[in-house]
Amino acid sequence: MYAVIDCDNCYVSCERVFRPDLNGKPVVVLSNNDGCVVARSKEAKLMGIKAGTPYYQLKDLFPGQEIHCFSSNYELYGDLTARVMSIVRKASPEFWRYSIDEAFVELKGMEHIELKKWGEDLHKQILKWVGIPVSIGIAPTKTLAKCADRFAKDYPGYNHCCVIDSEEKRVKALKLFEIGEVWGIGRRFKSRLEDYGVATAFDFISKPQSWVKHEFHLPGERTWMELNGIDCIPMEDTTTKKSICTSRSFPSNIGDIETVRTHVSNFAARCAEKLRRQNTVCSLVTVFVHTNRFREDLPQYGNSISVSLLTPDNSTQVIVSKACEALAAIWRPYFQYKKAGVIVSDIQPSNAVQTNFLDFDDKTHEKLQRLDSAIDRINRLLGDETIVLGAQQYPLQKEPTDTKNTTNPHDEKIRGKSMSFRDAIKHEFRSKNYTTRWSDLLDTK
DNA sequence: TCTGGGGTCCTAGGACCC
DNA sequence: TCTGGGGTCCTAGGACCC
Repeated sequence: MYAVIDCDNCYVSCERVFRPDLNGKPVVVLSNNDGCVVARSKEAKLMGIKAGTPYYQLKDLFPGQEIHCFSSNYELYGDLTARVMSIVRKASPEFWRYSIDEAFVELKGMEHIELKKWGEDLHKQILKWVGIPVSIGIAPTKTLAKCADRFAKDYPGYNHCCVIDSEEKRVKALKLFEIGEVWGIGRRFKSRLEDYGVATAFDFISKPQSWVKHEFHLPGERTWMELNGIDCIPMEDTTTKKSICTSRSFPSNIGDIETVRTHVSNFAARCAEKLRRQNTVCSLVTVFVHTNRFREDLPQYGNSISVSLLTPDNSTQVIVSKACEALAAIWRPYFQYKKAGVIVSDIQPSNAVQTNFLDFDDKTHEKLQRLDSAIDRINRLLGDETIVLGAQQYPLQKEPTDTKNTTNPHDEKIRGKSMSFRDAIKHEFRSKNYTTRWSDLLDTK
């Protein structure tokens, strides 16, 4: 048997840990730049707020209604969910973290335990220790466990934990389950299945396996088997990523290459850090840019390019300079750019690097490694971006109070403050990082 | 004015080999 | 008229997930 454990309305629940006054009220969390709704409380869902609604439309769509909005605060969500996961990991022998808010566990050697009670106790413990409500679904396959999890969420009668452990329960559950809600059935598959008259998960499992294989290939067939109780999705170790991407939309359009290059340098630096954190190197660096697709009145352009490294690397300096080269190659002037990103791929463990003798300089390489690890240590200790490359620095911003009596422009520059990458995107309603930043913890409010 | 970010897997088709 | 057969590897694009 497997259990899936996932946090209810994860980001909203994290915000409510420090704002208990918002329990029972409509709360949403916004994407980067306060762009659109990415998480909704139960009350917000009941009001009819759809996921993905642009923030600026909320006032018009729900006039006069009180909606509590938060900018996304991934530092907070990362920390709180890590606490949830560490409890789940200890509660069961085999653990697979599937996403920020979700984990599978294999209930091996727990046949003698009453699983329903195990789940209910786990929910209680997590709520008490961390303050985040979770739902738990238990079944013989992961796809069925996801179905059970949905029932646990939707019907309070299950007391946060639903178990499918008999043929009768399986059939009953699948007859009630819309096909589009099944894990592994997305928009496209759903609409094609509906064309064939398949409306529920039960309709789907009633179709012949060969037909499913023919129409929906391997992924569809796997889902069909899982719903039929045949376990075929492995517990995977997803701790080492095969590709790493850092990308952002900009708060406004950008027309000059210098500003985009500063952003791209920050994306690249973030990718290099993530590579080092998982002890890997990459040998392909991809950069993409595009204009604002919603502005049909403006000329559109988008492109991407990949640059290979002769010797796989994770040095910030190397990745940043490659990314800047790539950007220069796809940059076209006179466009208004809205988004860019860096992807590193062809990832392998850093201890297995094949060096290229044409390219490789032992001494420089070792120096860069030592520099990076020193910077990583400092940034981990004193906060992200305590030390960055010059290429990552945004133009200095004058501090109004400092400039009053200044006559020397050079002085102004020294006193000016450079914006950080963290602040380069809009986040008007961001909560504090009480669990990860001393300065926020000491905030008296 | 304002519209997110980060992943995985699978398949078809092209390039190349003998 | 009529243009082989079989294999591997790589990549882009499409589907899915959160």
